[in-house]
Amino acid sequence: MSAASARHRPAVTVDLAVFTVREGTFQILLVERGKEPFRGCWALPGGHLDAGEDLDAAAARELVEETGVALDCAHLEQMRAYGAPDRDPRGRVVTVCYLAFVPDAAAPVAGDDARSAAWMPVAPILDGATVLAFDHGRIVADAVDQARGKLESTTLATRFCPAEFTVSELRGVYEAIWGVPLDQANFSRKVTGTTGALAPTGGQSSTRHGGRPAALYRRGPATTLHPAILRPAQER
Amino acid sequence: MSAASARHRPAVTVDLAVFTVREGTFQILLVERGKEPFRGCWALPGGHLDAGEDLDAAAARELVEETGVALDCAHLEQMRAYGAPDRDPRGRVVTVCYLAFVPDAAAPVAGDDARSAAWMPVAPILDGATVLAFDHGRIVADAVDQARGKLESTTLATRFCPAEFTVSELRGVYEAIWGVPLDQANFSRKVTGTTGALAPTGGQSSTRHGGRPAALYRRGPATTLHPAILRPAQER
DNA sequence: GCAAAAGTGTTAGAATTACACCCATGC
DNA sequence: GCATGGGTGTAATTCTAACACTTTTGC
Repeated sequence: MSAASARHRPAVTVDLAVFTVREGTFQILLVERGKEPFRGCWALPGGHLDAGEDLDAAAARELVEETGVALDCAHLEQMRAYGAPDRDPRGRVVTVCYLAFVPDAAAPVAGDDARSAAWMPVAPILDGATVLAFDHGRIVADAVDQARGKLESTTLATRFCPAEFTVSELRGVYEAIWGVPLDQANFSRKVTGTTGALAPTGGQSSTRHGGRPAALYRRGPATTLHPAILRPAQER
Repeated sequence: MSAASARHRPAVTVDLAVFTVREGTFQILLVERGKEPFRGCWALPGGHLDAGEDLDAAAARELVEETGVALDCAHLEQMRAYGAPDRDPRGRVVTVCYLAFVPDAAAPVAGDDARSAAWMPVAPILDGATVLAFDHGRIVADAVDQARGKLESTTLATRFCPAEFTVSELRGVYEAIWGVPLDQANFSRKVTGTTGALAPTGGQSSTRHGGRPAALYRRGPATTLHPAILRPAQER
């Protein structure tokens, strides 16, 4: 690890895969590129590392800039770095990609350089119907994979819910992200039975078109889920 | 994601956390630094990214240089990037850290810049008895954590074994890495019962000081373990 | 009342755990 | 023979999955 020799210096950027669940579908925040290359294409939000700024800090800054969500409502973690030499036609760029989970409330804001931003369902990106700029299609596929896996063993699905939510809303998050139906009764028992996962508020949900009102919960202190919720059958 | 503007260019390095199991203990490959800063301290092997080289390729190159193992015997995967602004006193360095699992056979080779290399048990690093250069102590802790978790749901433990091995040898790998004893009978049934995990060679192990000879196996095609082998009790 | 959604009961099957016991070898 | 380690048997317990049933609401 010899260090600051200037012989080869890629640019370093931080990109964000910001996910939410809206209208029952798993969606990701994308920005429309305002300049070449890939002008007019959709891409992941991101930007350069500032001098003296930690990677995590840069990701947090970008997240707030792009979504306006408060950091304590969201989950942010590093996923992995991408550094293929030809991934950016302008030159060598190594990007460190972060995964963010935010509640539906987050409104995307147009970037400072006049790009537009929008929530887009992940499905057409995964199946190739929507093509993203750079290697971002591949990055999104990796990020979706990682996000799906995280739901099994962590309580991070609650990050997609508002401050108070019902067990059914939480189950809806799992179903949207995994794309499979889950048994309501078993799901409910599992999440309410895991100590520290959910904290009952005592309140009841207002029922819309009939049906028994559901109990309301907040996120609990636990971050891991024991035992895990395994998604049925299909491979990783 | 505006790219090749030269405004702030950290150096990018690739570091390796190369693990093996030797003499019943979980060990990591370290190099002794030959120059300042941290001269004489132990550090992770690694180096700069070459021009036009992918991150994965750089990691693979370093692995072969440092251990001499053939790539197809080893497992190599990216772990995460570290980029705290003060992590290297010489200037801004972002490092992408890789995890490698190699069989005991791998002999560390002294680096080209006259550093010595050695296998060291991870325990004294985790408990703080051995202090590493830079933030490498923290990186090793993260890498050990990740490695321990990987054993639960993947067949990667076989990467620490020679080409042919017994179930007991494989169990020894788990016990060394997790630091807990496992039930021999149940472990054996689980790994031999998972289709595709192990392929019997038909051969038998030579028995050293008595005892029934054990069947020999090779790595099978499967990479994931279903159901997983959960380590007992203690938290992640 | 009736539909809809929440929550509880129940049961068969699978997995996990902790052992007891037999087998094959070196000495 | 006897110690040593490999492999199989088995029973208690827990987890999972599927589905029936009861409760509480809006209309």
